[in-house]
Amino acid sequence: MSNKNEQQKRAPRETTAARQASILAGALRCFDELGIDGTTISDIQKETKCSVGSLYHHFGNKEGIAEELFIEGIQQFNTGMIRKLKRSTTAEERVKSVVRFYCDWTARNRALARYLHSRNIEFSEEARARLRQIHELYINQVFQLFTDHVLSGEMRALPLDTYVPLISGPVQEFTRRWLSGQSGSGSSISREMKELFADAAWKVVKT
Amino acid sequence: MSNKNEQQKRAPRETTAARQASILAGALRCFDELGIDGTTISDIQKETKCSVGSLYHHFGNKEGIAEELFIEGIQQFNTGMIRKLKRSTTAEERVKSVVRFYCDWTARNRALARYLHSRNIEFSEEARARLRQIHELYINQVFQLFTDHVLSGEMRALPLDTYVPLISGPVQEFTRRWLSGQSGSGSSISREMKELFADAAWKVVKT
DNA sequence: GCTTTTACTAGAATATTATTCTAGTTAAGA
DNA sequence: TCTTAACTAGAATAATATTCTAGTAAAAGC
Repeated sequence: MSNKNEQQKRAPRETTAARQASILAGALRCFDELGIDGTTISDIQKETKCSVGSLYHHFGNKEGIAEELFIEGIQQFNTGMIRKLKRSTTAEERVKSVVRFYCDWTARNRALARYLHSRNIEFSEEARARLRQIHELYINQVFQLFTDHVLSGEMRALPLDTYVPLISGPVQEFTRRWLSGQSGSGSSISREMKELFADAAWKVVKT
Repeated sequence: MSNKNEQQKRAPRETTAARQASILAGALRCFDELGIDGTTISDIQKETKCSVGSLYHHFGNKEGIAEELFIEGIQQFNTGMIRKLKRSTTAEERVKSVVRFYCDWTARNRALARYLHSRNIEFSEEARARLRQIHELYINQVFQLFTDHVLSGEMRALPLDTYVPLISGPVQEFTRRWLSGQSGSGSSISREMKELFADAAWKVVKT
């Protein structure tokens, strides 16, 4: 096995992670203000004080920026959700926590939430593979928290691919509409609304 | 009031509506195969045997094509839904009809459904105004069918902006995932699934 | 500490794509 | 029948994304 073309890998510099994060933050500001299709590489450059060369060095192309931002957002959401769910113990509290966290996170991260809502598919095969893996991992963690409640009979046993739509579907659609009505950072979602959707979710999956 | 710059308006030719429809159909095929961001004007030209001049004459720009396709799709969906809902009479049947129609329409119009799911905001102010008006009209028609059931106590009285998320949110999220798993035109959504979501919707809004 | 190498920055050059412009054809409507 | 606006066509241009070349600077090995 000839080992030509060998090129030592080297760790990225200390400052790199922070720089990439700041580029993603700038890109998000652009997406939020100018729309995703509306923002150009040049817009992102101005917003982040970054050269084209650097942008392409870090992310490959424009789509790479969008993908990375999406993945980071999903991971931030997932991590928060898992942490939140682990704090409650009963089936009812856990189901309701899903809904409440969804509302709170959305209100606290509007631009990012808007971005996650607006983009879907359309990513490169590589990015979709990463997303699939992240999603699988997340779903496993969440389901692990709920299986006991299903086995004990507190929650209905349903096809696995229906729990997420049944529990999160309504809040998701509600927040989507809420976000597109809002532009700035006005009020948050009222307690009554949160509880309405939390109750509805529980009503559907409880036995 | 000086009336310069006057230019007689004239009705479009008979063939125009059909031509525009065929362009939209071709654009949809492109969007479905190449992705929305992935399709170029040149792709649409090849698919529709249309010159750039004609494309821009009919739709103004690329975004105009996307907007028109979106609006046509929404209207087709809304018309079908209203027609379907008028065929049932009881509160339960009507609520369940919403869910069933959602599934059936999605399975029958996959490419269009995928497109409607993937795009959101990002449209011109003019297109958003048109969409708002269409949506308002639709919501009024739907609510007119349901108010009696609320007044008679068969259905819960809830904030107006929660009915759509509560009833359609779950199927919507389910079909969105279903569509992104599917690419061609395989099987349809099983009767059991449809009924599961129909029952869930009814359970949430019934008194 | 010195050297080498690779991560990183920068922006000019190029390629790709969207849009506009100019010149016709064709059919509505007077 | 004539005029004119709707429509078609594609070349010319503008906007934008991406690549290329030339550096600078900090890891990692000596």
